[in-house]
Amino acid sequence: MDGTKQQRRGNTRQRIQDVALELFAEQGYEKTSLREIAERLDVTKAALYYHFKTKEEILVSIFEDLARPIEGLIEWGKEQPQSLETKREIIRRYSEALAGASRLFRFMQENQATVKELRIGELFRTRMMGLRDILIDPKAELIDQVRCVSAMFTLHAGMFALNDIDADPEERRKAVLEVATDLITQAHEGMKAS
Amino acid sequence: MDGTKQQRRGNTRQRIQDVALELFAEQGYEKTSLREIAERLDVTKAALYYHFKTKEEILVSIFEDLARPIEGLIEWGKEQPQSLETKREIIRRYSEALAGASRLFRFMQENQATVKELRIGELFRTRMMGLRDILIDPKAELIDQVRCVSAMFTLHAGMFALNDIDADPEERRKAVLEVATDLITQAHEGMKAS
Amino acid sequence: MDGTKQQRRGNTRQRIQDVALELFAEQGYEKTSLREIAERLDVTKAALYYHFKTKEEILVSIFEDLARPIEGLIEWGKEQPQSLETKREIIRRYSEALAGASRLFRFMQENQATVKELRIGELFRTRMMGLRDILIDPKAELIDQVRCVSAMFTLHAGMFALNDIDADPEERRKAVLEVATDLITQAHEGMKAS
Amino acid sequence: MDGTKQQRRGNTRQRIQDVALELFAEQGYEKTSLREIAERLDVTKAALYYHFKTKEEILVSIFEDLARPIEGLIEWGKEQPQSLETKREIIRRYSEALAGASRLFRFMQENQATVKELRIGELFRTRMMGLRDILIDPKAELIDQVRCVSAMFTLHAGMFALNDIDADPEERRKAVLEVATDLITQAHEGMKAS
DNA sequence: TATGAATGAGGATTCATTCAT
DNA sequence: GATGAATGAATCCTCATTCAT
Repeated sequence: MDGTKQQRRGNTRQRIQDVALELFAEQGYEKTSLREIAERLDVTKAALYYHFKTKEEILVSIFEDLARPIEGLIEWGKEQPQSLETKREIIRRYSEALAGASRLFRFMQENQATVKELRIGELFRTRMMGLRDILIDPKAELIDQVRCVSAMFTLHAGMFALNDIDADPEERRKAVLEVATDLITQAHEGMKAS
Repeated sequence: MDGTKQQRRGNTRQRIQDVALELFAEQGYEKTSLREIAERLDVTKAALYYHFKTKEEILVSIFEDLARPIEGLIEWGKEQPQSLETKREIIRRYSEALAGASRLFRFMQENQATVKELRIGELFRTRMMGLRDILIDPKAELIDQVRCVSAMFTLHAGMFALNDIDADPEERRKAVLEVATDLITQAHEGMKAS
Repeated sequence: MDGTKQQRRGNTRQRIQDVALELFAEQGYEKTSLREIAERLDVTKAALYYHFKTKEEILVSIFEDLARPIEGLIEWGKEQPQSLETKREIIRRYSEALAGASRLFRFMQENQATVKELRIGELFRTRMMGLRDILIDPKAELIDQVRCVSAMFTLHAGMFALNDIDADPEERRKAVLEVATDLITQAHEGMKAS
Repeated sequence: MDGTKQQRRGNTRQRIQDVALELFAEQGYEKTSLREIAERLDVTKAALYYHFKTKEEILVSIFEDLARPIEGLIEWGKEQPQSLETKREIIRRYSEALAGASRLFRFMQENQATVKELRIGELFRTRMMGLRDILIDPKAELIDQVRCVSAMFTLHAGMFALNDIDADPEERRKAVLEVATDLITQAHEGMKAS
């Protein structure tokens, strides 16, 4: 695309990740072959194996790089008091994190069946449960738990399932965030009451 | 498993659909091979091709059979007044419909990337938009639209993303339905106000 | 095409041959499946097996029915004096026979590789050699033998290789016949001279 | 057969073409499976796909390599005056070219039905029409056009249809060439006269 | 840092054929 | 005189992966 072979020396690993994520998000993991990735980069398949041990490892490395902010977010959240303020802040930041790695999360959402069997499935699941445990007490009322999960799903879905609603993406994100915040707030109130 | 060859004559088509859906939902569409389906049924792959023209057709036929109730629901909804009562009734029935074909909808949710490229992608999309148009005026405030979509996603997600929350499935469904109803109600009120 | 199931009762065998030859000639023997033939006739594949033991048998039966006139021609030729007059008459009649079963002969020409392995390969070969032995003495000069074979090939090729030359088919056949006759005549003169 | 794995490194592509052509010519294109080709070469089917994208591509590559001389011949012929001398020279050279790639042309002749549907069908057709347009004016008398086409067919057929005439192959070729030259000559005279 | 050449396993699909009804 | 259901063998082709260079 943008450079001669000389210019791109040294950043092949990165370029592989970029192209791979683009294709994974577009067509799914299984339907994207290493041949395709290699062709787009104008290298051979074998070159991919110089940089990554397996196809799955490409995906894992992408996940590890892009999901790091969320890990940080959870770490941070765990140390805060479980106040409503904290929770609101968490999902605010989570929403931003999602927006910052939207291709990855779109991929995760659309390829759940695949991801489940892969190593990142476990990684992701763990993170999600970490998040949930910050947002809601596991002993809270069932309905409040549902509200929390619903909030999280709303954030996820908000990134791509709403493409047909025409609105400025940033505005849309704000609206999504507001709905999620409402849900979290209700869940929080519910807990206190009980 | 349960029958001799004689006994199962005449319902092979049905049995293929059953086993296929089970495997599709369990492992994903791409990862499920026709060999696998055939083996489970103790027939040859060629037998599958006697009943269905392609692998995709198996899936389509399953979808057409199981998603019919939803089609009816939408049809019905379109003829009702757009009152809050109608909307509540719609999502109540929708929730039931989902529960009645949960394996299919779990499959749809977890294999979005795959489904997108397949014929059922379009079919499903159309139905969803039909539903949405009953629940919310396309000219409503952005946030109310988000609430509606959020409600729908909550219903979907409620079926399988909540497996780790231990609760009686039917109770869980009720809780999910309540949250969704709340969202719809808020959206409805929002519309009236504006 | 032309009839209800009732009307076509009793002539299915014939209809199979017709459709089969049409498809064989159009797409080749290997590329034509029994499914295709059955579909065009609106019967099942199994019905074909009621009338013919194998796919090859369909072809053989067609050949036997349509190539009969040529067999007669050869029989007749063998009993005539080997005069130029006889030879001319032979190829004149042969040209007519070809025109009368042009689809079959077009098929034979275009599917030589296939036909070679089939039973009709031998049948056809035998007939051709019978014809040749009438037209030329096996001990004649090499060049005269070539002329004879060339004449036969000209007749064959004339039926379909000349489709791009626009001319009335019957006129074309006449022209082809004339060229072939010339060749035979030359060959005959050559023989006498030696 | 003749070499260890080490020895044959680097010329696999070529060897595939050789074996493929041999089998295609012997048994026909459809009846020759890639498995068969691979087995003869003692490589896997996948190895074939490393060198050629499809089965058809193997054939196309063979054609392109072997039919090149004829292309040159046509090019040359187009620039010459349309004299009898030129025409004779053309078919003389054409006869040589055919002899030089006899397996390919035998294949083309015996697999016309197959070839028609393949890409090389068009390629071949174009070449043949190029040749014809050099040999005869499209507005010439019908019979003279037939003579030209007959000459070409005689050359083609002469390569394999005459196997049962026992004679030294080179002598046979000469005889065939002579007959074809006669036909061309007659056609040329005919044109001048009209 | 890469490539060229190859593999082994498996994919979906098609085919001619069979046979009980 | 035909069908419905099924089979076994084969097809082309694709994939992730390996390894010597």
